[in-house]
Amino acid sequence: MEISTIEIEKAATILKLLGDKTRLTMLKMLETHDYCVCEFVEIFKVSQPAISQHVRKLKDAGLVREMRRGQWIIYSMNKDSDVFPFVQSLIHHLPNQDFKLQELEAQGLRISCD
Amino acid sequence: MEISTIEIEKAATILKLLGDKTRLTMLKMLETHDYCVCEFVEIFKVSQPAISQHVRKLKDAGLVREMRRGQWIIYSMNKDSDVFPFVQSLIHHLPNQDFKLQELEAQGLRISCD
DNA sequence: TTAGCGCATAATGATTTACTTATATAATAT
DNA sequence: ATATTATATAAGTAAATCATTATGCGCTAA
Repeated sequence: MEISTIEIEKAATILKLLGDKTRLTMLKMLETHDYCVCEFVEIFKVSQPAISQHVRKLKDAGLVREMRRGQWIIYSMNKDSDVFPFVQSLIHHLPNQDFKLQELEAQGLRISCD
Repeated sequence: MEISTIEIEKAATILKLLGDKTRLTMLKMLETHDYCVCEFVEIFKVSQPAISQHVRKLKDAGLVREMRRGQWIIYSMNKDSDVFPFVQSLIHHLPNQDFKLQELEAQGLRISCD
C-alpha cells in the first residue's frame, strides 16, 4: 500500500501547530463532530479570545473550515486539505474525545446540530 | 485492525518536539541509519552545541539512544520506546533522507559504520 | 603528559508563543 | 433603535524556544 508523503518543512509546521494540547484536542474532537467557539470555551476553560486565536491558527493552516450559522461560527475539519491524510493518521492514534461532547450536552450547552 | 493509542498530553509533547525541522529531519534520518553529532553538524549547518541540544531533547523524550564509540557518540532510534509506534507512523509520511547520507559519503565525512 | 578532537553544558540574547484584558464587529432579540 | 450574545482583533506580558559564544570534560594519539 502506498502512503502519500509530505514535505518535511510542511510536516514540521503542522506538527508545531498540533504540538499544543488545546489545538490537538480540538482537532481530535473535530474528527467526529463540529463545534462552535463558545463550546470550546466551555470545554477548555480558557478565555474566548484564546480559543479564537487557536482556531484561527488551525484555519490559517487549512486544517479546519468555518461557517457562520446565525450568531455562531461553526468549525469543522477540512477533509480536502492536502495534508488531511497526514493529520488524520496522526489523530487516529489519539483516544476518542466524545465524552467532552456528552459533558456539554449534560450541561445543556451543546449548540451546533449536525 | 487495532491501533495503539497515546494520551493526548503525551502526544502533544512529542509533536511539539518534532515540530522543528531539524529534529524532525534527524528522526527521519535515524529511521534508517545511525549518526553521530559531528555528522549532524555537517548536514544541518548549525553550531555543534545547537545539534547537541536537539539530540538531547530527543533523548530526554526517550525517542533516541546514545552509545559511545571511541571519541564519537552515536545516536540511534529507540525502537523500544512506548511512543515508537506513534513516531514511526508519523515519520513514515516523510520523504526518505538517505541522499543526505550519500552527500556525507561523497565528502568523505561519514563516521559511524552500521 | 600534553595536544587535539568530539561532545556536553552554561550563559546569554532575539524571537516566538500563549495567555490575558480591552475593544470592535456582526447577528439576534426586545 | 437598543441591548445582548457570539466572535474577532488589538495590545501587552510572562514564559518558552532556538540559536549563539565560551568553556569543561572524556577519549585518543603523539
